[in-house]
Amino acid sequence: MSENQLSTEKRILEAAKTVFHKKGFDGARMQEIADEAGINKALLHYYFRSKENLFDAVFSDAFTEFFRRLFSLISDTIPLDEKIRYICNDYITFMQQNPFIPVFILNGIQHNPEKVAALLQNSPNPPSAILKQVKIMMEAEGLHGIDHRQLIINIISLSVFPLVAKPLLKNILNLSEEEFSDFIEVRKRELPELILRSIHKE
Amino acid sequence: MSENQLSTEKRILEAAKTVFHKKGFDGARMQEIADEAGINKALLHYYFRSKENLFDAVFSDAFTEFFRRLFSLISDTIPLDEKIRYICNDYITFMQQNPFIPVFILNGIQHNPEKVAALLQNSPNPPSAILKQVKIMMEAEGLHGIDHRQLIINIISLSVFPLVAKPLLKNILNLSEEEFSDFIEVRKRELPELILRSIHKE
DNA sequence: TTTAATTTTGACCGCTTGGTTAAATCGAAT
DNA sequence: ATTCGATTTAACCAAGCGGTCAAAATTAAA
Repeated sequence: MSENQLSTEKRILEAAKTVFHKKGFDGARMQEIADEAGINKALLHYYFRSKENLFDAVFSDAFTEFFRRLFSLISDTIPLDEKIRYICNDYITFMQQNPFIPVFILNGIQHNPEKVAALLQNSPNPPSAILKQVKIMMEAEGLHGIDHRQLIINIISLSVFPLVAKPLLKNILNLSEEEFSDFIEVRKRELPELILRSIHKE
Repeated sequence: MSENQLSTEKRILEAAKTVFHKKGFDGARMQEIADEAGINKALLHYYFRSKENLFDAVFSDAFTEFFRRLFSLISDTIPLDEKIRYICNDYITFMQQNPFIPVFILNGIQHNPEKVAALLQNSPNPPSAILKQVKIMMEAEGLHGIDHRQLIINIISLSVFPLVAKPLLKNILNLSEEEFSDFIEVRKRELPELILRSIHKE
C-alpha cells in the first residue's frame, strides 16, 4: 500500500464519522461519505454492507468514547472532590474537541434505542456498578444531603449542556468564538467549586 | 366547514408538528404528514409551498414558545430567588409536556442558523435586553460572586438537560417511566435551592 | 509469466422523494 | 341553475436515494 495513506477501511470510517456527526443518519448521504473518503460509493458497500451498518460502527465509537471517560473517571479511586474536578475539566475539554458528538449521540438514541441499551450493558463499567460505587463513596464521606443520582446528573448537565447548545448560546450571549472559549474556560474553573458547595453541608 | 374539524391549515400544522418534532427535517416525509393530517399530499404544497416552508412554520412556533416562557419569566419584576424558583418549575413542566421540543430545537439550529438568529433578534424580549436586566438585578442584590451569564446558563443546563437526555438517563439510572417522573419532581424542588445556594455568599 | 484472489470502479436498477399539474369538487353569489 | 373563485384530489414527473453487479485493476501466490 502507499506511503502516508491510511487503510481504506479506516479512511471510510473517518469520512463516515465526519458526515454522520454533522448531519445525522437521515441527513447523511452515502455518496457524500464516499466523496469525503475519496473513493467510489460501491466500495462503501463492499466494506460495510449497508448504510445502517456503517452508521452503527460510527455510533458505537462515539458512544463508547463518550462514556468510557465518564465511567472510568468515576470508578477511579481518587477522593470525591478531586474526581469532580477531573470530570468537569476532562469532559468539557473532550466536547470542545468533538463539538458534534453530544447531539449526535442524543439523536442516535432516538434512532435505535435497543442498540444503545446493549452498548451500555455490555460496557466494561456498566452503569449499575458505577452508581453503586458513587453511592458508597458519598456515604463514606457523610454526604446525605443529596441523592447520588441527582449529583451525577447535575455534574453532567452543567458540563455537557452548554456545549450541546453552543450555537444557541453564542447567539443569545452574543459571543464570538474566542469569547465563547473564554466563557467555557471560566466554567471549567468555577463548576467544580459550585458542585462541591452544593453537596457539602454548611 | 364541518362540525368538529379544525381548519385545514391548522390540521396540517398540527400534523407537521407531530412528525417534525419526532423525526426532524431530514427524517420527516411529506407523505407521512399528509397521512397524519388525513389529507392529500398535494394539499400540503397548496398551503405551504415547500417542505422547507412548512418546517419553518413549525420551527418558529416551537422556538418562540420555548423562549417566550424563559424571557418573560426573567423580565418579570418579582425578586430574583422567586424568579429562579418559577423558571425551574415552569420550564421543567413545559418540557415534560413537550418531550421532543428541546432536541428538535437543537437540531433546527444546525439546520438553519441564520433563521434562528433572526427569530431571536426579532423577539419581543431580545436576549440583549434580558441579559442587561439580570445583570442589574444581581448587582442590586449585591451578588458579585458569579457572572450573570454563567448563572443563566447554569439554570438552563440543570433544568433542560435531564429532559433532553431523558431516554439515556432512564437507561443509565435504570428507571421506569414513573420513577423518572418522580426523579424529575425531586429536581423541581431541589434545583432552586441548589442554585440559590450557589449565588449567595456564605 | 501465469494464475488466483482481493480490491476498486463505472454503469446501472428499482424505489422513494419533494414537487407539479390538470381536472374534479365544493361554496357562495348572482 | 349558472358562474366563479377557492379548495381538494389523483396521476404524474424528474431527481436523488441506497444498493447491486460485472468487469477492470491491483496485489499476492505459483
